[in-house]
Amino acid sequence: MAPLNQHFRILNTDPESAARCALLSTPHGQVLTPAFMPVGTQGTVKSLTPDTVKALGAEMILCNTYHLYLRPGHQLIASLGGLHSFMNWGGPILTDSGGFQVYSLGKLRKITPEGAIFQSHIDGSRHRLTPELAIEIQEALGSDIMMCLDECTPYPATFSEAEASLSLTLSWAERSRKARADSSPQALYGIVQGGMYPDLRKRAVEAIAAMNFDGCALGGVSVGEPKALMEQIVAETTPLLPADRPHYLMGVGTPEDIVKAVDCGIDLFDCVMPTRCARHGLLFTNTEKVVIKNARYRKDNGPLDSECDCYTCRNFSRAYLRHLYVAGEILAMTLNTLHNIRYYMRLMEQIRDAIGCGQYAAFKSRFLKDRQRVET
RNA sequence: GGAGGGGUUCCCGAGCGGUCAAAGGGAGCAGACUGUAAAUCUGUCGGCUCAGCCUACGGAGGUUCGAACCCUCCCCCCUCCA
Repeated sequence: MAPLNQHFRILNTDPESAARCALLSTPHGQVLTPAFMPVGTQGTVKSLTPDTVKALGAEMILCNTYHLYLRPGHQLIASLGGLHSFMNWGGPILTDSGGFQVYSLGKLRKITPEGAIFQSHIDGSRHRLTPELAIEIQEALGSDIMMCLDECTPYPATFSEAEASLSLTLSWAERSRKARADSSPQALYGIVQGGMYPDLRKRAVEAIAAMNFDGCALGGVSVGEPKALMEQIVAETTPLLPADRPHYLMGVGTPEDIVKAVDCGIDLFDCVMPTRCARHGLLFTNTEKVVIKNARYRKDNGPLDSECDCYTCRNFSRAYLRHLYVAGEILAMTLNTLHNIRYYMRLMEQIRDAIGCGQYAAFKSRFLKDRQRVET
C-alpha cells in the first residue's frame, strides 16, 4: 500500500458534521476533496476535450476498466504509453473495475466465484473478468486509483442474496489486494457492499478496513432503491469507515445527494448525471430546472444560468441552446455538458469553501431549501 | 389531344365495404435519466360537457343496413405518348 499520509491528508473538518476537506495526492497530481469526478468511461468525457474538462475545474476523472479492456484493449493502451498519454489527460484518473458492468450488463454476464464471465455488448465474444485481471488491466492503463472488482448488489435483494454477494465481493477484494504489485504507485480502493442491510454494511466495512486499502468506497447504492433508503445506508455506514482514508461514494449523484453525502464524510463522487443529462437536454441551475428542449425557451434570449461563469452561460441564449438541441446539432451536447460539469464543479467549490470556514451546516440547509424550490 | 397513376388526420405514408379517429415513420408536446450497451428511452399526439358524442380520408351526388374503401360527374397533381 502507498503510505497513507502521502495519499490522503485532511486539511480541515466541519465542526457540526462529518464533512471534511482533504488533499488527495496521486502520481498525476493533487485533488482537493470533496471532489466530483466527471465520468469518461471510454477514455473521454463525452463531447468535451480534456483541456475543457480541466478548465472547468475537474481535477480527476473516472474511466472504465471493462470498456477500455474490450475496446481498444489495455495492452494497446499500455503500448502507446498508458491511458494518460493516450487520451491526453495529464491529471489523476480513477478507473472503475468493471464491477458496475457486472450489474448493468446483467443479461450478458454470469458470475462464478472465480470471476464474471461477460458476453461483450460489442460483438458477443466471451470474456472472463477476474479480480486479478481487473488489477492487471488497471495497472496496464496506469490509472492513479484502481478499484477492486466487486459485485454491485442489485436492488431489491434478500438478506441472504446480499450476504452471498457481499462475501463474493470481499473475497474478490482480498484477491485484488494480493494481485496488485507491491511497488505500485497506483492506489487501490476497496468497495463496501452489503445491499440495504446495515448489518451487512457493517460487516463489509470491517472486512474492507482490515484489508488496509488506500481508500474505501461505498458501492451498490442508487441502484433503484428509494432515495430515503440510500440516504439511510450512507448515513449509517459512513461513521464506520476509517476516518484517515478517502471515502468514495460510487455513482452518486444528484446535487442534493452530494451535499447530503458530504455531510456524512464522503470525499469523492462520480456520476454520469451531469454528462448524460446534458446530452438529453436537462441542465442544472440553482434557480430553475431547465429542460432546454421545452417550447417555453423558444424565444428566451437570456442566459441559461445567470449565476454561472461557464462559456455556455456567458455567450449563448436559451433560445439558441434550444435551437441547437432541437436541430440535433453536435454543439448542443458540448455546450450543455460544459455547463453541467461547470455547475457540478462550482458546487464542489462551494462545498469546500463552506467546510473551510466551518459553515457547512448552514450551506447545506440553504442549498437544500433552494433546490427544493427548484424542483417544485 | 391520347394513355396510365394518384389525391388519407401538421408532413410522409399504409389502408381498399363493417373490428377505422384510421398501421408505420417524421414533426410537435411532455417526462425519465445516479460506479454510461444512453446524441438514449418512455408517454402523448382531431375536438368536446370524454365508458359517450361530434368532425374527418379532394368536391358533389349515388349504391348499401353500413363507404376512406364500390359507382357517376367535377376539380387538382404526376408520368408517358402526340
